[in-house]
Amino acid sequence: MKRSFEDLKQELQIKSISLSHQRLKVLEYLTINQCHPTADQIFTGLQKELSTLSKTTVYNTLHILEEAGIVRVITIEDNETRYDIQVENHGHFKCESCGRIYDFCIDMDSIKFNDLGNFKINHKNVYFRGSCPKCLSNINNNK
Amino acid sequence: MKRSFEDLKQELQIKSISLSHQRLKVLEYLTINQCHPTADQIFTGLQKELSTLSKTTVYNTLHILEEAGIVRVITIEDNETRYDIQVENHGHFKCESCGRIYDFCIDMDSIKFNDLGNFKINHKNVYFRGSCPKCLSNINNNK
DNA sequence: CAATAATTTTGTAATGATTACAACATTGTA
DNA sequence: TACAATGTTGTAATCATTACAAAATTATTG
Repeated sequence: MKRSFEDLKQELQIKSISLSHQRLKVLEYLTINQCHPTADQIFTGLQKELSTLSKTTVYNTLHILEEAGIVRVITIEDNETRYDIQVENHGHFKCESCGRIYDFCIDMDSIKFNDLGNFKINHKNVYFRGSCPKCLSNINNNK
Repeated sequence: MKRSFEDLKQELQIKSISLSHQRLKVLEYLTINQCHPTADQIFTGLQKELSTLSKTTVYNTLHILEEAGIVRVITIEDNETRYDIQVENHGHFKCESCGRIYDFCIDMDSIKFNDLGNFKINHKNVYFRGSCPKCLSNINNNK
């Protein structure tokens, strides 16, 4: 189920998280820019319309939204923490040459594994690394 | 194939990476402590016998070993970069209450996914989060 | 409509991991 | 022994994130 901005607002109200102006803007940014932005990108992006916004607020809000299960934190590599509106059943692909991150569909239940008999699994994460089509064709063109 | 310390030394020589004292110690530490140590843990652990060791050397060495494909960098969460002697076909499980990281066997080829038709996949990573048996039994005991 | 309490936001300063860099030490080679 | 190449070290810089306290906003109560 893909959740709209309105759905998410409602979800926050149910969890009794107050919908302050700043929080709504961060949430809006995340629904529009589903490109795994960093905290800094969110901050910079919102500063245009919210000139008084502080970075601390962005971090606070992201933590609250994470706690509420509305955003997912992805830390692929390079200590660049990225934030993603929570969507089920998808993996991340990071292109090693351009750094872009792509979503892809995945069947988490298909993964065969052992050794976790008495473990309680809450989250499954999958990320691949490699080269994206754009970069692959660039390499070929530059030959 | 599980690689011994000797195998790894040979692998470095083949790649013409000189086996300095410090580098060998870092490598040795990683083969003995296969518990995904952080750079800081490696540094602190080696300081006992190598009192002049500098953190920069640890980082330098880890980067060289990573480049050579001998260690794998794992950044599960919390911006804590961890280093692991490269072993094929295993995933990582992070316990959300004690923070410990466990290895588990996984069949990477069993993962069913879409949308990556023209992508070149170099690495597949899987990590799960949840509660480990130790923490689960603690919760029950404290009831 | 105050008055007050509770919550949010903000800016600055602190923290902590990682990197840059230049001086120094070590090694290999001629 | 001399020299070049490589590796190591310590310090300072960088950058993301967090801590914290003051200011602003919102909600609640009489």
